[in-house]
Amino acid sequence: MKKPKLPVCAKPCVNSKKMKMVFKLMPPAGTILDLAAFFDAFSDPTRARILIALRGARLCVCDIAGVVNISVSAVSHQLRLLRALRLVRYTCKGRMVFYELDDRHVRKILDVGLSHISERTKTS
Amino acid sequence: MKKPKLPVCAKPCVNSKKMKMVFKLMPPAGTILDLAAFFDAFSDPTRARILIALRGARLCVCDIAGVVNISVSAVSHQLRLLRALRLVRYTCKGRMVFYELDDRHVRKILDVGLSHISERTKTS
DNA sequence: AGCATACTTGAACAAGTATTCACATATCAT
DNA sequence: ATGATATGTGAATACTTGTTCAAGTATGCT
Repeated sequence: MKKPKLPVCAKPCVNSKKMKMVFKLMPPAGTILDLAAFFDAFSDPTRARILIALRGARLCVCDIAGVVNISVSAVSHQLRLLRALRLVRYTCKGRMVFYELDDRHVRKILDVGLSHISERTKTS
Repeated sequence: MKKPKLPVCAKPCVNSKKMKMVFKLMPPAGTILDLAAFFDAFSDPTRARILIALRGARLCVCDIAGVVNISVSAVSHQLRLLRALRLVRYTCKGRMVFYELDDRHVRKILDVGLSHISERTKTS
Protein backbone atom coordinates (compact mmCIF):
# COMPACT_ATOMS: atom_id res chain seq x y z
CA MET A 1 0.00 0.00 0.00
CA LYS A 2 1.38 3.30 -1.08
CA LYS A 3 1.99 5.75 1.68
CA PRO A 4 -0.41 8.69 1.16
CA LYS A 5 1.33 11.87 0.33
CA LEU A 6 1.39 14.47 3.00
CA PRO A 7 -1.54 16.78 2.47
CA VAL A 8 0.16 19.43 0.45
CA CYS A 9 -1.55 22.76 0.60
CA ALA A 10 -3.20 23.37 -2.75
CA LYS A 11 -1.55 26.75 -2.91
CA PRO A 12 1.86 26.58 -1.25
CA CYS A 13 2.29 30.32 -1.44
CA VAL A 14 -0.76 31.17 0.64
CA ASN A 15 -1.39 30.84 4.35
CA SER A 16 2.12 31.95 5.04
CA LYS A 17 2.82 33.53 8.40
CA LYS A 18 3.32 36.82 6.66
CA MET A 19 -0.15 36.67 5.17
CA LYS A 20 -1.74 35.95 8.51
CA MET A 21 0.22 38.76 10.09
CA VAL A 22 -0.94 41.21 7.43
CA PHE A 23 -4.47 39.93 7.76
CA LYS A 24 -4.47 40.83 11.43
CA LEU A 25 -3.37 44.36 10.57
CA MET A 26 -6.34 44.90 8.25
CA PRO A 27 -8.89 47.41 9.51
CA PRO A 28 -12.52 46.25 9.80
CA ALA A 29 -14.61 46.07 6.63
CA GLY A 30 -16.60 49.17 7.50
CA THR A 31 -13.47 51.26 7.81
CA ILE A 32 -12.26 50.13 4.40
CA LEU A 33 -15.59 51.02 2.85
CA ASP A 34 -15.51 54.46 4.45
CA LEU A 35 -11.96 54.95 3.30
CA ALA A 36 -12.80 54.00 -0.28
CA ALA A 37 -15.84 56.29 -0.23
CA PHE A 38 -13.66 59.08 1.12
CA PHE A 39 -11.13 58.73 -1.69
CA ASP A 40 -13.91 58.30 -4.21
CA ALA A 41 -14.81 61.91 -3.54
CA PHE A 42 -11.43 62.94 -4.98
CA SER A 43 -11.53 60.50 -7.87
CA ASP A 44 -13.80 62.39 -10.22
CA PRO A 45 -12.24 65.22 -12.26
CA THR A 46 -15.19 67.51 -11.60
CA ARG A 47 -15.10 66.93 -7.87
CA ALA A 48 -11.33 67.28 -7.87
CA ARG A 49 -11.68 70.66 -9.57
CA ILE A 50 -14.31 71.72 -7.07
CA LEU A 51 -12.13 70.73 -4.14
CA ILE A 52 -9.08 72.44 -5.58
CA ALA A 53 -11.12 75.57 -6.21
CA LEU A 54 -12.30 75.52 -2.61
CA ARG A 55 -8.72 75.08 -1.52
CA GLY A 56 -8.19 78.58 -2.94
CA ALA A 57 -11.15 80.30 -1.30
CA ARG A 58 -14.62 80.07 0.16
CA LEU A 59 -17.01 80.14 -2.81
CA CYS A 60 -20.72 80.19 -3.54
CA VAL A 61 -22.24 77.54 -5.78
CA CYS A 62 -22.44 79.95 -8.66
CA ASP A 63 -18.77 80.83 -8.48
CA ILE A 64 -17.81 77.18 -8.25
CA ALA A 65 -19.81 76.52 -11.40
CA GLY A 66 -17.97 79.37 -13.08
CA VAL A 67 -14.50 78.25 -12.05
CA VAL A 68 -15.12 74.61 -12.86
CA ASN A 69 -17.07 75.54 -15.98
CA ILE A 70 -19.99 73.21 -15.48
CA SER A 71 -23.73 73.63 -14.87
CA VAL A 72 -24.90 74.77 -11.46
CA SER A 73 -27.02 71.64 -11.21
CA ALA A 74 -24.05 69.37 -11.76
CA VAL A 75 -22.11 71.29 -9.12
CA SER A 76 -24.97 71.00 -6.67
CA HIS A 77 -25.18 67.26 -7.18
CA GLN A 78 -21.48 66.89 -6.50
CA LEU A 79 -21.61 69.19 -3.50
CA ARG A 80 -24.31 67.01 -2.04
CA LEU A 81 -21.94 64.08 -2.13
CA LEU A 82 -19.07 66.13 -0.76
CA ARG A 83 -21.32 67.35 2.03
CA ALA A 84 -22.42 63.82 2.89
CA LEU A 85 -18.80 62.73 3.15
CA ARG A 86 -17.99 65.82 5.22
CA LEU A 87 -15.35 67.04 2.84
CA VAL A 88 -16.97 70.44 2.61
CA ARG A 89 -18.84 72.70 4.99
CA TYR A 90 -21.31 75.43 4.06
CA THR A 91 -22.76 78.62 5.46
CA CYS A 92 -25.84 80.41 4.18
CA LYS A 93 -25.87 84.14 3.49
CA GLY A 94 -29.35 85.05 2.30
CA ARG A 95 -30.06 82.98 -0.75
CA MET A 96 -26.43 82.27 -1.37
CA VAL A 97 -24.56 79.31 0.03
CA PHE A 98 -20.84 79.47 0.59
CA TYR A 99 -18.77 76.32 0.61
CA GLU A 100 -15.33 75.67 2.02
CA LEU A 101 -13.14 72.66 2.74
CA ASP A 102 -14.21 70.90 5.91
CA ASP A 103 -10.97 69.99 7.63
CA ARG A 104 -7.23 69.84 7.38
CA HIS A 105 -7.20 66.25 6.12
CA VAL A 106 -8.88 67.23 2.89
CA ARG A 107 -6.33 69.94 2.20
CA LYS A 108 -3.49 67.62 3.14
CA ILE A 109 -4.69 64.90 0.78
CA LEU A 110 -4.94 67.36 -2.08
CA ASP A 111 -1.44 68.62 -1.37
CA VAL A 112 0.12 65.15 -1.19
CA GLY A 113 -1.74 64.11 -4.33
CA LEU A 114 -0.58 67.15 -6.26
CA SER A 115 3.02 66.70 -5.21
CA HIS A 116 2.83 63.04 -6.21
CA ILE A 117 1.67 64.09 -9.67
CA SER A 118 4.31 66.76 -10.08
CA GLU A 119 7.09 64.39 -9.03
CA ARG A 120 5.79 61.70 -11.37
CA THR A 121 5.74 64.01 -14.35
CA LYS A 122 9.22 65.21 -13.55
CA THR A 123 10.78 61.74 -13.38
CA SER A 124 9.04 60.10 -16.34
CA MET B 1 -36.45 109.34 -22.48
CA LYS B 2 -35.69 107.01 -19.69
CA LYS B 3 -32.05 106.55 -18.86
CA PRO B 4 -31.12 102.94 -19.68
CA LYS B 5 -30.22 100.91 -16.68
CA LEU B 6 -26.63 100.00 -16.24
CA PRO B 7 -26.05 96.60 -17.79
CA VAL B 8 -26.50 94.38 -14.76
CA CYS B 9 -24.65 91.12 -14.95
CA ALA B 10 -27.13 88.29 -15.51
CA LYS B 11 -25.71 86.49 -12.52
CA PRO B 12 -24.51 89.01 -9.97
CA CYS B 13 -22.72 86.36 -7.93
CA VAL B 14 -20.39 85.23 -10.70
CA ASN B 15 -17.39 86.91 -12.24
CA SER B 16 -16.39 88.22 -8.88
CA LYS B 17 -12.76 89.09 -8.34
CA LYS B 18 -12.50 86.15 -5.96
CA MET B 19 -13.64 83.77 -8.65
CA LYS B 20 -11.11 85.06 -11.13
CA MET B 21 -8.40 84.84 -8.52
CA VAL B 22 -9.28 81.23 -7.75
CA PHE B 23 -9.47 80.47 -11.44
CA LYS B 24 -5.86 81.56 -11.88
CA LEU B 25 -4.79 79.23 -9.09
CA MET B 26 -6.29 76.20 -10.84
CA PRO B 27 -3.76 73.67 -12.14
CA PRO B 28 -3.89 72.76 -15.83
CA ALA B 29 -6.54 70.29 -16.99
CA GLY B 30 -4.04 67.46 -17.44
CA THR B 31 -2.88 67.74 -13.87
CA ILE B 32 -6.45 67.53 -12.58
CA LEU B 33 -7.08 64.44 -14.68
CA ASP B 34 -3.92 62.80 -13.37
CA LEU B 35 -4.87 63.71 -9.83
CA ALA B 36 -8.35 62.25 -10.20
CA ALA B 37 -6.94 59.07 -11.73
CA PHE B 38 -4.47 58.82 -8.87
CA PHE B 39 -7.19 59.04 -6.23
CA ASP B 40 -9.39 56.74 -8.25
CA ALA B 41 -6.92 54.00 -7.46
CA PHE B 42 -7.82 54.33 -3.77
CA SER B 43 -11.55 54.67 -4.38
CA ASP B 44 -12.45 51.03 -4.91
CA PRO B 45 -12.86 48.91 -1.75
CA THR B 46 -10.93 46.03 -3.30
CA ARG B 47 -8.03 48.22 -4.33
CA ALA B 48 -8.10 49.97 -0.97
CA ARG B 49 -7.80 46.59 0.73
CA ILE B 50 -4.95 45.61 -1.56
CA LEU B 51 -3.10 48.83 -0.85
CA ILE B 52 -3.63 48.56 2.89
CA ALA B 53 -2.44 44.97 2.80
CA LEU B 54 0.69 46.05 0.95
CA ARG B 55 1.17 48.76 3.54
CA GLY B 56 1.73 45.90 5.98
CA ALA B 57 4.19 43.88 3.94
CA ARG B 58 5.55 42.88 0.55
CA LEU B 59 3.17 40.20 -0.75
CA CYS B 60 2.80 37.84 -3.70
CA VAL B 61 -0.40 37.89 -5.74
CA CYS B 62 -1.61 34.73 -4.11
CA ASP B 63 -1.22 36.14 -0.60
CA ILE B 64 -2.96 39.34 -1.60
CA ALA B 65 -5.88 37.29 -2.89
CA GLY B 66 -5.95 35.47 0.42
CA VAL B 67 -5.86 38.56 2.58
CA VAL B 68 -8.38 40.45 0.47
CA ASN B 69 -10.46 37.29 0.01
CA ILE B 70 -11.04 37.63 -3.70
CA SER B 71 -10.09 35.63 -6.79
CA VAL B 72 -6.51 35.78 -8.01
CA SER B 73 -7.75 36.97 -11.37
CA ALA B 74 -9.56 39.92 -9.87
CA VAL B 75 -6.46 40.82 -7.89
CA SER B 76 -4.34 40.63 -11.01
CA HIS B 77 -6.66 42.95 -12.87
CA GLN B 78 -6.52 45.50 -10.09
CA LEU B 79 -2.77 45.19 -9.75
CA ARG B 80 -2.48 45.99 -13.42
CA LEU B 81 -4.19 49.30 -12.79
CA LEU B 82 -2.14 49.99 -9.69
CA ARG B 83 1.01 49.23 -11.66
CA ALA B 84 -0.01 51.57 -14.48
CA LEU B 85 -0.57 54.38 -12.00
CA ARG B 86 2.74 53.57 -10.30
CA LEU B 87 1.19 53.00 -6.93
CA VAL B 88 2.84 49.62 -6.61
CA ARG B 89 6.15 48.13 -7.64
CA TYR B 90 6.91 44.47 -8.19
CA THR B 91 9.84 42.09 -8.19
CA CYS B 92 9.84 38.58 -9.65
CA LYS B 93 11.13 35.58 -7.70
CA GLY B 94 10.79 32.55 -9.95
CA ARG B 95 7.16 32.20 -10.86
CA MET B 96 6.06 34.36 -8.00
CA VAL B 97 5.66 38.11 -8.18
CA PHE B 98 5.97 40.23 -5.07
CA TYR B 99 4.25 43.56 -4.85
CA GLU B 100 4.92 46.53 -2.59
CA LEU B 101 3.86 50.16 -2.35
CA ASP B 102 5.73 52.32 -4.81
CA ASP B 103 6.54 55.47 -2.90
CA ARG B 104 6.02 57.44 0.29
CA HIS B 105 3.08 59.43 -1.10
CA VAL B 106 0.94 56.33 -1.35
CA ARG B 107 1.60 55.40 2.25
CA LYS B 108 1.03 58.98 3.37
CA ILE B 109 -2.31 59.19 1.61
CA LEU B 110 -3.46 55.96 3.20
CA ASP B 111 -2.41 57.23 6.62
CA VAL B 112 -4.14 60.59 6.27
CA GLY B 113 -7.25 58.89 4.91
CA LEU B 114 -7.39 56.43 7.77
CA SER B 115 -6.95 59.13 10.38
CA HIS B 116 -9.69 61.16 8.71
CA ILE B 117 -12.02 58.19 9.01
CA SER B 118 -11.13 57.47 12.62
CA GLU B 119 -11.63 61.10 13.63
CA ARG B 120 -14.94 61.24 11.79
CA THR B 121 -16.29 58.16 13.49
CA LYS B 122 -15.20 59.50 16.85
CA THR B 123 -16.98 62.85 16.50
CA SER B 124 -20.24 61.74 14.89
C1' DA C 1 -48.05 89.83 -4.46
C1' DG C 2 -45.24 88.80 -8.43
C1' DC C 3 -40.90 87.90 -10.37
C1' DA C 4 -36.03 86.92 -10.64
C1' DT C 5 -32.16 84.81 -8.46
C1' DA C 6 -29.59 80.99 -5.96
C1' DC C 7 -29.66 76.61 -5.12
C1' DT C 8 -31.53 71.72 -4.65
C1' DT C 9 -33.39 67.45 -6.23
C1' DG C 10 -35.53 63.35 -8.78
C1' DA C 11 -35.58 60.73 -12.94
C1' DA C 12 -33.35 59.01 -16.97
C1' DC C 13 -29.82 58.13 -20.05
C1' DA C 14 -24.96 57.43 -21.32
C1' DA C 15 -20.53 56.17 -20.10
C1' DG C 16 -17.39 53.78 -17.29
C1' DT C 17 -15.85 49.74 -14.58
C1' DA C 18 -15.22 45.58 -11.40
C1' DT C 19 -15.80 40.81 -11.45
C1' DT C 20 -16.14 36.32 -13.61
C1' DC C 21 -14.81 32.88 -16.85
C1' DA C 22 -11.93 30.79 -19.96
C1' DC C 23 -7.63 30.68 -21.76
C1' DA C 24 -2.63 31.96 -22.25
C1' DT C 25 2.15 32.17 -20.53
C1' DA C 26 5.87 30.97 -17.70
C1' DT C 27 8.32 28.60 -14.13
C1' DC C 28 9.16 24.64 -11.12
C1' DA C 29 9.04 19.59 -9.87
C1' DT C 30 9.30 14.87 -11.10
C1' DA D 1 8.56 16.12 -21.37
C1' DT D 2 4.44 16.24 -18.43
C1' DG D 3 1.77 18.14 -15.08
C1' DA D 4 1.09 21.48 -11.46
C1' DT D 5 1.58 26.15 -9.85
C1' DA D 6 1.60 31.37 -10.21
C1' DT D 7 0.19 35.00 -12.65
C1' DG D 8 -1.61 37.73 -16.68
C1' DT D 9 -5.26 38.98 -20.01
C1' DG D 10 -9.49 39.47 -23.30
C1' DA D 11 -14.35 39.32 -23.59
C1' DA D 12 -18.83 39.60 -21.53
C1' DT D 13 -21.96 40.97 -18.10
C1' DA D 14 -23.84 43.39 -14.26
C1' DC D 15 -23.32 47.27 -11.68
C1' DT D 16 -22.22 51.97 -10.64
C1' DT D 17 -22.22 56.80 -11.60
C1' DG D 18 -21.94 61.64 -13.75
C1' DT D 19 -24.55 64.75 -16.43
C1' DT D 20 -28.70 66.74 -18.23
C1' DC D 21 -33.38 68.23 -18.02
C1' DA D 22 -37.28 69.65 -15.70
C1' DA D 23 -39.35 70.95 -11.77
C1' DG D 24 -39.18 72.42 -6.82
C1' DT D 25 -37.87 75.43 -2.62
C1' DA D 26 -36.40 79.64 -0.74
C1' DT D 27 -34.77 84.24 -0.49
C1' DG D 28 -34.57 89.11 -2.10
C1' DC D 29 -36.40 92.99 -4.78
C1' DT D 30 -39.92 96.25 -6.55
